[in-house]
Amino acid sequence: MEERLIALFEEHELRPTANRLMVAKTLAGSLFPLSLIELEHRIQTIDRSNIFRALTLFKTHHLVHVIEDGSGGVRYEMCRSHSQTVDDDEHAHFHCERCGKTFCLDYGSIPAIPLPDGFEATSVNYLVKGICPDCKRRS
Amino acid sequence: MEERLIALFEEHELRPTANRLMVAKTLAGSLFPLSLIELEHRIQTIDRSNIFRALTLFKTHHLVHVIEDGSGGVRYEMCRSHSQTVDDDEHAHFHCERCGKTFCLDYGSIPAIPLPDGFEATSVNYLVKGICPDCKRRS
DNA sequence: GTTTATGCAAATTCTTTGCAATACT
DNA sequence: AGTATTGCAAAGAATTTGCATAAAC
Repeated sequence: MEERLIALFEEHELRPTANRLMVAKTLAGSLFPLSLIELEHRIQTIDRSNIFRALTLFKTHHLVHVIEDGSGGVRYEMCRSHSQTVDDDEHAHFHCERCGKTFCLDYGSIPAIPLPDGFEATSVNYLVKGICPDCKRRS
Repeated sequence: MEERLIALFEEHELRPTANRLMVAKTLAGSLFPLSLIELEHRIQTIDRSNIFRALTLFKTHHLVHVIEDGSGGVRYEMCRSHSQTVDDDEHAHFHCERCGKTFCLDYGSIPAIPLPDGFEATSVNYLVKGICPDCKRRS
């Protein structure tokens, strides 16, 4: 994992500092996108502002992309493609309105919709909100 | 407009107070979804907390729905259908990363994607991020 | 030695709640 | 009278910045 990340950093022209690698590793190791605060909890050794700055950097270098969790917050997720200019690998997400968890819906890519003339897309968010199986069972 | 809104309120079992009507009218009159702060600017006479409470109420009564603007904030938009249980009229939006404007993409409804077993959807957000025609021209 | 990254603290931004006063039924 | 609504003020939550120190090149 470590070497792969370092290669990824070089590919995107970022310095692979220990902190950045830690943030990237945590993000890459998660099954669902994480918020800044969740990252802070998982990485007790790095300051919030620094995680934030790493994420901002990753974002501009298209190493991570941002998804909305449906409640005004943002979550971060490693990009799967290696593009340096756009986030072209996005998939849909499901946000449970009861427990707040966010799931990846990995079943193919997001269906495209036609854009009016002049609009230029760099990324797409597709978020379904509702109730997840666990919460439904419990209710 | 006023009468139509009052009828809408009755349909959704909300009391048509002056403030609520004002909030609804402002939302209905906008060409794009508004954030709480934008609403506050447009309605100088009503307190922020009150606009917020009206929106919260509207949300639970499916009179408005929430969309993400791609930067961690939320925007509110009048529902077009008259359902009292779900937001079934959603359309896609475009958020310009340069000027921050959010546009409605009115060209048909959002393509559905299949959900895994057990997931139950109540609403869908489809947000395209990128550069709008105005900003592209200027650059 | 100059540039880049980091940690801490604090500022900012935006959302949400408590509570007393007011309006409605 | 009793319930629902409102405005003000303040609490909360989360993001973002300033700045001094430390590390990397």
